[in-house]
Amino acid sequence: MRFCIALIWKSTSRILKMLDLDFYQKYDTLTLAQKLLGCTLVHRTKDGLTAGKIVETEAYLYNDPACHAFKGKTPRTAPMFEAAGIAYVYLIYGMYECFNIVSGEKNRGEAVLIRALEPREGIDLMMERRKTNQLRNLCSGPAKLVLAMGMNRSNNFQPMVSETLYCEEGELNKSEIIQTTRIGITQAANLPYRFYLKDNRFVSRV
DNA sequence: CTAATGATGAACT
DNA sequence: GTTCATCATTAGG
Repeated sequence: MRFCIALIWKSTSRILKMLDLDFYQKYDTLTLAQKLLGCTLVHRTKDGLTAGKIVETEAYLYNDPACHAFKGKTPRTAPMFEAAGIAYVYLIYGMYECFNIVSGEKNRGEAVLIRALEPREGIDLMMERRKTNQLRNLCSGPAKLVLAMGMNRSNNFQPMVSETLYCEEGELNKSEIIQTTRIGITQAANLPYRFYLKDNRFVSRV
């Protein structure tokens, strides 16, 4: 496994193992959805840095009716057809946004939805943004974590190797991964493309 | 359980 | 251009 070492500066400087583009591009989407579990998502805004361990993901594949890109490229789904490793953020139900990482072969239209994080850094800022002080309620859902992390549709197309948006290497025992069906979809509802960390309190549901 | 809330895309004229 | 069903959700009761 190859990682690039990036120097990231905050009030005190530190060295992080940032996942590079190769990480997002070398796995198929179902594998990447599992490899991302345990990694830490980091976002930096003018208000500060927030970070959380990825504990729940879903895979959306090109030949999968539940995938936004299933019927082909449209203005909304254009990011999904780029090379893997950029963000796809879209509006859902008129009021919430969801964050995906584009995956798979270029021009196929696949992505991994990030569904839940275990808060790690910037928890006060997350609480302020989410208007709650309940740790477990901060990032336990795709729209919740987007709010807590201070992300929005302006992050659409943003490479996951930016100064302000990236993932850090994680460590994970494969036996800790639970595989189930995805949440909130009607098409292809039987496909087992959801993954989460066993016994983790921060998943959106068990 | 259900309302809130609006963009998206497809199917029409 | 207009209409309309759909929607990878959440908070509140």
